[in-house]
Order: sequence, then structure tokens, then C-alpha cells
Amino acid sequence: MLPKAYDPKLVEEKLAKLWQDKQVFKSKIDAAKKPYVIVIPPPNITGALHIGHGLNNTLQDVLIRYHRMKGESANWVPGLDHGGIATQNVVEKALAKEQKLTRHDLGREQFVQHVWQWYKECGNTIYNQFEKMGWALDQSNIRFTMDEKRAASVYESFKRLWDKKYIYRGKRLINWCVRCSTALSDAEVEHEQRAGSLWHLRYKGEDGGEGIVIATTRPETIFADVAVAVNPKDERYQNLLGKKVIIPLTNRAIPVIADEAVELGFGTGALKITPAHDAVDYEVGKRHNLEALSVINDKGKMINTPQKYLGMDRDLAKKEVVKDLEESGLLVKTEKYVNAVSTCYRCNSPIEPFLSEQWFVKMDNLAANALKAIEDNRVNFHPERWRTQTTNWLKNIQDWCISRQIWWGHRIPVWYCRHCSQKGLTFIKDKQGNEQLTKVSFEDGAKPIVSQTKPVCPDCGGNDVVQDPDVLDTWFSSALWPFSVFDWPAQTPELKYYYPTSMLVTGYEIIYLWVARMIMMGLEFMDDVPFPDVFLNGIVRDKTGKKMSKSLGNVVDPLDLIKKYGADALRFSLLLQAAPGKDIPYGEDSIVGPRNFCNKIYNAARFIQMNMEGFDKKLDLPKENTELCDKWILSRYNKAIKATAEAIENYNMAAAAETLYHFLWGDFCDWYIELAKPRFNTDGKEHVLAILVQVLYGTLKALHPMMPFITDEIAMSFKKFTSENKEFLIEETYPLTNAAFVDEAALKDMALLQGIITEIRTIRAQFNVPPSLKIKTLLATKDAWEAEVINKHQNYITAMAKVAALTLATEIEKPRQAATAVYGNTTIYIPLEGLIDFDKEKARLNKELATVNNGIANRQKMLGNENFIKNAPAEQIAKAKEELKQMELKAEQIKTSISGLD
RNA sequence: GCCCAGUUGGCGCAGUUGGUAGCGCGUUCCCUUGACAUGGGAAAGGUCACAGGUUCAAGUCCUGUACUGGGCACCA
Repeated sequence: MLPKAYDPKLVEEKLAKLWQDKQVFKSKIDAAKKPYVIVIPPPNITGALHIGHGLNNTLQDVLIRYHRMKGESANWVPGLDHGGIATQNVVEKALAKEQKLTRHDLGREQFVQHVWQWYKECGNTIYNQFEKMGWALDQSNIRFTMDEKRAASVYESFKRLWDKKYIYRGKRLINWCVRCSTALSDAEVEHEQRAGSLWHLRYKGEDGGEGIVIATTRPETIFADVAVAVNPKDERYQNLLGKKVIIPLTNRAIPVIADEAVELGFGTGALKITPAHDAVDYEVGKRHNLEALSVINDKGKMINTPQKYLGMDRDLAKKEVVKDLEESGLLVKTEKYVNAVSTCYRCNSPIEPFLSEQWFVKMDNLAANALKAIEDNRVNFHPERWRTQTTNWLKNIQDWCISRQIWWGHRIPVWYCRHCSQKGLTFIKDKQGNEQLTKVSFEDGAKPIVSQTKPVCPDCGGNDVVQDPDVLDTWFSSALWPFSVFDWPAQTPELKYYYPTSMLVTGYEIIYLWVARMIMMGLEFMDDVPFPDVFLNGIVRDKTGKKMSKSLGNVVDPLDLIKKYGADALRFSLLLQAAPGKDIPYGEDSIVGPRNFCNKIYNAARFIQMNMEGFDKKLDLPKENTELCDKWILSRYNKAIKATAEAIENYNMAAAAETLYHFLWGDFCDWYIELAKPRFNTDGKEHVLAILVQVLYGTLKALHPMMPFITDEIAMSFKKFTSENKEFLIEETYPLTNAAFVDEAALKDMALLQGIITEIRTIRAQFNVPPSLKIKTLLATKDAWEAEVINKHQNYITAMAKVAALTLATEIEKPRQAATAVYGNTTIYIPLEGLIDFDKEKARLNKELATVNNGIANRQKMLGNENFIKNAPAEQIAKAKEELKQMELKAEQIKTSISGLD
């Protein structure tokens, strides 16, 4: 005998292994089949996967398994991302904690080796999670953004962009993260409101006059000021234009200039211009041909300042400068102020606008092509609203800063001859005593040689060349992912067959970082969009709607949940909440219902098998069905399957999951199995078993993309009763719906019986009639159809409502001491001698009468409105008339019942 | 400042083309009936944020307001 409760642990472990061993997830090129391809958003190797990955990949898995069962050649391409800065940060942290070492202690080469080691461990953790989640990823064929073939893709794309002059090196004010010590692209910068101060500082006139008062949030940068700007229309300062003022705490004089960028109403109307440390100021500086002075270096330390502040951290310097300003009497006022701070998306520390030479990709042409593709509907977004978000971003795009001053990543494939580029190269000795190229300046004469491997200098023929120290933005390799996974630039059969992919499933938070760039690169290198559809999923938040984060301590670990509830339950809990485009508030209580659902399925299957002892032959679906509930369940089944498939194709996984949940639990278990029980003792046993088996099996198939483990496990034990010859459900065909099985009359008849049964149960509950007590019930109806249906299926009512004796007639005089209910045109009397409480019954009936009267008044009002008669569609009018008739009848019956109580 | 989304029973959410509302959890009551107490049966609970408008009819369409969340923007 099987255990009473379903235990997912053994089943899931067994199947996960079996699926991999038998390579059921392997995709084969098959010219006869339509390819269905999804490339996984490769998780960063920064640690174990979180619940957000759980959602994103489960959605993909549903689509992959569904399309595979639809007969397509489904290929879900697995892979991992090296995750540049994020990974380097994680590894550095671990290194510091475990060995008290910095990356500089190891040196570049050793550090990179160390990260490769980390990749092996972390990668295995992630692969293990892929398996535990039941994702149909072919583990034998995993890509990594840093492996050899992907490196070839990166080089090729760099080279082509370079040859087209799309890649260039330029000196710009870029986003610099002091903590990560690297440049970032605009897309990697986040903005948040932070409380700070606005300091009003007096810059005295060079002539000894009062000068001007400026307002700033960054007093530590005054030493880099090169001007004070005012709006040209500002009448207050006309007399100062062209004059010079002295920077406080120094004796350097700077001019007062006029520029439109200065807003009249803000602060004092005077703005200090610091081109090297502020983006607006940089533009103003360019317009006025001003020098850009730097006073903060790449480590966030002060440089080029008065002696006192040299080497200070920027935050300390701010405090010190404010203090000194106060003492000097030049601090006029300190205002509380909330300003927008740019922060690093990886470490959340404030971004420093920093003037430096970096590598960029020219974006105008790339973006224009992507924009056109999206506007031409060659790429579609689900939900649709992300389309305009993306096109707006593309329209306002800035060139992409692709160089990162970190060690982990694809090294920029550019080399310099130490001889010919001498002046542009800066070397320092690292801790190991090796000379390392740290800075490259094209302005100072460095000459690039683009090459994947160490080249010979084309100018002098020498081979004393060094590679650019920077690595590429991790998103650069990600942007190539939809074709690099098929080994582009090699023209592989896979590339031909699987590109463009069918669908991208990802979170909306990386549309700009990733999705838009894949579209650009796909168009550029493959001359086609990488995918026609983008399915954006929401963020999994905690139960109160907050973003999950380690520091808040509100993260839920998928592995914990799997251990406790099983992977199927975890998957289903996410899918049930995955309404299109919605964030998901997730707590442990989300998974309890799905876990119970697994148990319900398991027990339904167990029950059916208990009644199949002795059977070992195929039980095909009966062609002829005369029994109402058989016709009914087949109708419900076909409708449910159809609705599920439609929901999946509309990316509404919540609707798909809910449909099957209610069909299986409600229709199948609560009604059909219950009605089947008495039939096990009759000649109809084989017939009903066949329907039970076939409907259950079909539902398992439909459910398989969402809950792969339990469905496969149960299906295996039913296989011998079916004509299926495949070992696993994923290899079988998604259940076909057959409209011929949808019998509207059966649905209508069954609804009547269910309604009457529910009314009887309600009365039983109301008067606390114990289930063990079978009661007498009288039904009266003048409706010929109702009478016929009831008469024919009295056994449904007696079984489901625990009725002992059922009397049916066109008219029945209300028995004494009976409770009454009305369903349709049928009046239900239940004699409850000694059990009935007249006041309670009267109150109940009055309440019901009120509801019906309300409905009557409503319909009368509608039908009395001549505009309604004139404008409403005929079917609506007929519906209202019919409802009115029914309700009036019902009201009469209830009134009769009430008067009978007196 | 601009743009987008949301505001539906205690909580979390659905609601397709307009025909007066559903689900899960929770709550209350009854039930260990021979698949399942991770269960069965039943009940209570909502003027669909607010104000206008269109319409015979609005949770559903339009306008405005408020609040919440998100994105974008050079406000020092």
C-alpha cells in the first residue's frame, strides 16, 4: 500500500537523475520539425540561485516542455554568465574573509585563476539547482560566457565594430564607482533620493567686493572650480559678469560667466562650475572652453588641493572643508536638501563623475536599427507597455562605455607596442614585482593593435607588446548570447537551425542592460532580430511587497523550500501568482496550497489504483458515453485543457495553473471521483475506470510543464493502462482537445444537479444534520426538463447529498417541520422533525427572499426602461426576461414556504 | 519635472470584447464517511480609491484628483 501522503523528495531525486541520464532534454536538429528555442538568461556565478531565478526559469521551462509536447524541436540553451564586477566583488569578499587577502596580494594572473576555480564550484552549485528545480536544461551542453567559443564571438564582434569605427576610445566624464574602482555604463547607474545638505558659499570678489554666493552639495570639489556661472537673464548678477571671484580657502580667482544651464530659481542662482566632477559642469566647461581640473582620484582620495586635504577621503574632505568654510566665515547658510544621488548597481555606493579615457561603442546606428525593428513589430513585448519604454530608451541613448578597470572578464583585445606607444603607456610594479600596464592614453600617443592573440607590432616589427589592462563590460558578451551560444562566428548547423530564437523570457529590470543590446547586436551581426517575442516577468518580492535582499533578511531560499515542500510545489506556487507583468509577493504560505495540491493529485491517483487491482489491460477512452457524469467530466476536461493551452500561449501562467488546479481538485476529485465510487460495485466499473484513467492521464500531461516530477511519477504507474509508449511525459504529445466531447446539454444538466445537491447540503449544514444521518428529501418541480434530469439522476443526489429517500413530483404539499430551499424551478423540502428551529429557518428564507426580490426589482427596472429595450442586444433582453421569470417563480416558492412555517 | 503601472471582501491577487463581482490564504460552524485532516461539507465578508462624464447599462471606456510603486531627466 502506498503511503497516505505524497513525499516529493525521493521522487524528485530519482527523476532528476533519470532525465539527465537518459538525455531527454537534448534537442536535435530536425528539418521536419519547427524549432522552438529559448536561450536562458545566464545566471551570474555569484552564488546560488534565488527565487527570482526560480520564477524566470520555471516560466521558460513551462514553455519549453509545452512546445516540446506540441511536437516542436524545443531547445532550451543552458549557460552561465561570468558576471564581471559582481563576481569579482563576491570573490574578493570571500578571499578577504577566508584568507585575509586582497586581489593585489595575489596579482592579476593568480586572481583570475582563483576566479576560474570559483566558477567551477559555483557553477556546480547552480547546475545542481537546475536539476533540483526540474528544469529541462541539457546539462551536458552548457555554455559559459567566458569559455573559448564565446571568447571567439566576443573577439569577432569587437573586431567588426572596431573596423566599422563603432568602437573608439575617448576621454569623457564617465560614471566611476570608487568602491569597485571601475568605470560603469549609464545603464549600470541607479538613482536614489538621499538626504543631504545644500551649502551656500561666498566667493569673494577679486577686487575685494562681496562677490557672489553659490549653492552646492559638493563643497569638497571647490578646488576644481574653474568658473561661477549665472543665468544670462539673471538681473542680480549682470554687474559681475566677466569679473573674477576667489574660491574660498584658496587664493585662486575664477571668472563669472553666463550660461543657460543655470536655473534662475534654484539655490542662489549662481552655480560653481567643476567640469571634472559634474556632468552638467562638464558641458558648460566645453561650451566656454574651460579647463577640467580633477581633485578626486580613482580611489576617491583628494588630489591637487591645498596641502591640508591632500590624500583625504572624499567624504572626510567634505566635512573638513565645511568646517573650514564655517571658520573662515564664507559659509553663508546650510540648507537641508534631498538630492538625487547616482549609485553603483552592484555595490550601491555613490558614483563619482570621473574624467578619464575609456572604450566606447558608438550607439546611434545600432540603436536606430533596433528602434526600427521594434517599431516594425519584428520584436514584440509582453506585456506590450515595455515596447515604448524600450523605444524611448533607444531614442535617448548615449554611447556605451564598455571598458572596466577590473580583472575578471574578457580582456580588451587591443595591444600596444612598448616601443612605439611608449609615451601613452603607464606601468607600475605590482606586489609580485611584475611590471603591469595600468594606464593607456591615446591622447599621449598609445597606438592600438586589435588582435585576439599577441601580435607583432606592425610599425616596428617588434614583439614587445602588452595587452590593454581593461576588460569588457560583462553585458558586452551577454549582448551576443543569442548567437554566441551557437558558436558564432562559426557557421554551425545549430546557428542556422536555431537562430533567431523563438522567445526571450527575462525580468524587466534588465531590458536596457541586456534585451535592447541583444536586439542591436543580433541585427548587426546576424542581420536579424534575436527573438520575435520578449516575455517580461515580474520581480519576486517578500510578502509585504519589499524587494528581497540579504541585508533585509527577507530572502526565501528555493532550496529550503524544495526540501520542505518539493520542487513541484515551489514551481506551482510561483506560476499561480505569475499574472502577466506583475511582481509577485511571495511568502512561505504561498507554497502550502500547491504542496497540498500535490498531495491531492497523488491521493486521487492512489485511490484510482486501489480500485484497479486485478486490472492489467489497456483502458482506452470509451467511444460511447451514456452516463451524464461521464459526458460532463469529458466536457469539463476538454474545456480545461483548451483554456490551459490558450493561457500558456498568451503567457498567462497564473491562469493556466489555476485552470488545471480547479479542474483537477474541483471537478475531477470533488465531483467525478465521488460519483464514480458507487459505480465500482457495478458492471460499469471498467467503463468508469477507463474514464478516470484517461482523464487523469491527460490532465497529468497538461500539468506536466508546470509540475514535471509528480506528473511523470504518477503517469509512469498508469502507463500500462494507456496506449502511451514513451518513457517520459515530455516525450509524449500535449493532450489534444476535442470539441466533440464538449456536451453543452450535459453541462447544463449537471449544473442543475450540482445546484440542488448544494442546496440540500446547505440546509444540512444550517441545521447541523450529521453526515452519518441520511435524510429524506422531497423535490417538486413543474419544469419538465428539470423533472426529467432529476428523475434520471436521483442516485447523484442521494449519493452526494447523503439522502436516504428521494421523492419527486410536480407538486408537493409542504411537509410539517421541513426546511425549504429553491433551486431553479425546483423546490426542495427536507423534513427535519425535531431538528428544525422555526425562527432560524424563517430568517434564512427571508434573507434569501430579499436577495431574490432585489434581483426581481433590478430586472423589472431594466425591462421597464424603453431605452434598454430599444438599444440592448436581443439576447440580453431575452436573458433579463428569463431571469425575471425564474426569480419571480422562486420568490413565490419561498413565500409559500415562509407562510407554511406560521 | 516627464512617463508608466497599481488602488477590488482581514491579507495577497484574478477579472478576456462594457451586461452590478471571483480565487487563494485567513475567519466561523459541522464532520476522522472505506483516496486524501496536506482532507470533506457549509457559511460570513466587497457602495470594485475619490469626483465627474459617455452609455439603456461601467470594476471594465473617457477626464480629473489623491495615494502607492517603478522608470527616465543636468536641477547645482
